[in-house]
Amino acid sequence: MRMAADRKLLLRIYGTLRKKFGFLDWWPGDSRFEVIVGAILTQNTAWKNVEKAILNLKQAKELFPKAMLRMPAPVLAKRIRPAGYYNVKSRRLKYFLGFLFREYHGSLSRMFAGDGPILREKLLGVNGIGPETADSILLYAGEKPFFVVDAYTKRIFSRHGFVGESDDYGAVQEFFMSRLPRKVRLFNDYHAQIVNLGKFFCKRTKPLCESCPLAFLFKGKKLES
DNA sequence: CACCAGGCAAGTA
DNA sequence: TACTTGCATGGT
Repeated sequence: MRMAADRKLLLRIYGTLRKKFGFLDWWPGDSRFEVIVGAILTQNTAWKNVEKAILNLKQAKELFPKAMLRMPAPVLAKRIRPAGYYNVKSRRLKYFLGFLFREYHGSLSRMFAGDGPILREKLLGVNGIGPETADSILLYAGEKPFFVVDAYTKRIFSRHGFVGESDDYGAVQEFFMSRLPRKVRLFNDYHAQIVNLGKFFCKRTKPLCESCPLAFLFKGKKLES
């Protein structure tokens, strides 16, 4: 069975990254709400810019569901300007807040109280929340075991031959979730390690990196499938 | 100057 | 269903 071997290899990869970079302790944030706001703001955007946007909201004492619900969208857009796509993201935050108050009276505790898979479907129904944002919210704000797949995950693991180039989000997520123990702690840090690895060693335009910590995967094996 | 960053929705064929 | 395009700031 391929499954068991893959499982061991995936854990070995994680161990390698963990040893090299240490436990990364994602997601930075003082509250679950802050994590959710960050998840939406970081869509196709450098985290550094998201931090500035969140700081603006904090300094204005507006980083709370009620405050952001009643804030006019253009004002919210002005606050989050450094995060880019500010008009789109302002609307997306508003859509989420509308959902939160409509379904859960504005309470994140109620939102996260129920079943994970059901909540995931509901989140995907909110305009502006796609699979990666939904899983980030579930995992990093709700501590529910959903593996987060991002552009680095696809790039790195397809280049190393684990998944197909054209596999969609669900296929890649299934690859990890069907092979790894479903532990929040593990999923949390595994995704963080992948993003960290990508930032240093796996840029889009460069094919494969010599100094990649995962180079051991090709020892005694051929490149190309 | 070009390219990239912790995506997603809407439009087109 | 499978591409394409708009969204936008800030760092390298």
